[in-house]
Amino acid sequence: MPPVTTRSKDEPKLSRPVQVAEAIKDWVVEQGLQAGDRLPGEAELIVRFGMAKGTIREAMRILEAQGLIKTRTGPGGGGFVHEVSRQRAKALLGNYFYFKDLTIGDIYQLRLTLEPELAASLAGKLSDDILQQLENNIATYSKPAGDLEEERAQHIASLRFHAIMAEQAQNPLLGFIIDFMVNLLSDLTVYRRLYSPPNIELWKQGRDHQRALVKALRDGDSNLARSIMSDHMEIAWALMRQQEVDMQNRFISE
Amino acid sequence: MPPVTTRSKDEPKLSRPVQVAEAIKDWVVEQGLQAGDRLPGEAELIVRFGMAKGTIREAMRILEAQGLIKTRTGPGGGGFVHEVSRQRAKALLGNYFYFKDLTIGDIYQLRLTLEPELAASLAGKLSDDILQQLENNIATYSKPAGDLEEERAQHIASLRFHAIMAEQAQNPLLGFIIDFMVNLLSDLTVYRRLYSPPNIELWKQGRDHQRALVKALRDGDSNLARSIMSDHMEIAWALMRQQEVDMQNRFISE
DNA sequence: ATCTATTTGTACGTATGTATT
DNA sequence: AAATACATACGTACAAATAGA
Repeated sequence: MPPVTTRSKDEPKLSRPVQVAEAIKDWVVEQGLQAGDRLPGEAELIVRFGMAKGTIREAMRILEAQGLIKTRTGPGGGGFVHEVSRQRAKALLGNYFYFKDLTIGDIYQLRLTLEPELAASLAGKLSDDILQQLENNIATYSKPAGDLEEERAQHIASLRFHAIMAEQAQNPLLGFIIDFMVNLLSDLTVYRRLYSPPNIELWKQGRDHQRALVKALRDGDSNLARSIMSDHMEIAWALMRQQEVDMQNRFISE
Repeated sequence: MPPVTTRSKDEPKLSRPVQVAEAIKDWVVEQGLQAGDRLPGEAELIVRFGMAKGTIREAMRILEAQGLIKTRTGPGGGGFVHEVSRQRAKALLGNYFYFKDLTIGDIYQLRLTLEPELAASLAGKLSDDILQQLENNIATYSKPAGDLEEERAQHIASLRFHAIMAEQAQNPLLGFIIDFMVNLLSDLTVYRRLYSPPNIELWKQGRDHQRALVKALRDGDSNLARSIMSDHMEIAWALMRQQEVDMQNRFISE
């Protein structure tokens, strides 16, 4: 449970609700409240801070938007400390990169080193259930797709393979980042329609990599897992680059 | 400018303000509004959505908490689309990891591969100004510290070296993650008081690495930069591990 | 420098919705 | 089924900030 450097420096002046939200956050940390613990109700907060109902409510919304609390109505209801969900964290971080125009290359620069690292660290550590999930996932794209819609679905599914692995990471940081990159790629490739494998041989090679990878993971062969994933990433990147070129040619020819 | 998959699935029922916030977000994307553009005032939103003032305000606060808008009072004031700042993104992501208890090892597993990658990609790309900043930074810890407080300051400064580099990354994703990890380490090491170099030789070696690194960056020697940074990370990690052990011994002996 | 218009910010009272007992 | 406890939503009134005349 490391502390957080959330509070920044001397930005102009914070609005009341923001101040209250920060105060509540501090209070929670100070009290050592854990996820699930209830915090004071509106009425009490109103007197504690001497603020109007609306102000308190806005403060609660801020904390809620950050994923730090949930609120429930009814008796015994109120605000509850909540562990920020991975989904929420990914969405919030996605907002940051929305303005950044990332390229596929940027993402693969990281995937190229991080995914093999993850694969190596998971060798021999996955339950049969998870290994089965990975195999079931591969099964959904064992045959080349018939139409565009199916290609899109298969592309998303093949990315999902990596998300499943990411969720199993012992290292939360590594797991989160890979998971997040999978999301970025899903968005980017669907948005830019980069999901038609332009080279069926490469596509097959990628699928076979995943099969071999599951075997290496099951066998606990860490080095093999790393090396397969490394090859797999090279293939995946090569596929993406070809697709980008393809799309560009399509634009030019029209 | 990639799209965002912020909207999740069918979570129970969203409160009105959240719905309104989402609607406004969609509207902004739909209208193609850019950072700095003004969005409709409270009054107009009230009629547009047929909601009460308070509800609209809570929606605005949600967007503000996510770093997507800023609001100003006065004539011509209102809500303005705002590029999510890196600072804000780091804070929001920090909230996620607050509940995760990361280890120093988790962070170094990533630094070990990502920092060399960054170093290599920056070789020959930095302005004289930035190179100077890096050297000035090193100068602040050119001599071993006298007291604990100075050790703490030096430790933070030597981390700042990496933040400066991260800010220069061409790859926004790589830059952000390294920057974020530097923050995590600052928090963790200060919180756990892991800033006293237990081994003066290793400490000196680390400092010399940084000096050599700046030279390699200036000379545009990408491979050398990568390899120096790689060594530097190994040293840094070794230092941290020794300090963790030190702290543990201190606990045991007391 | 002062006033004025505009727009957000704060306060409060009341009514409605919702879940627990 | 009814009473209770709590959040949710609404509407109005007024305060504060800021740009422009």
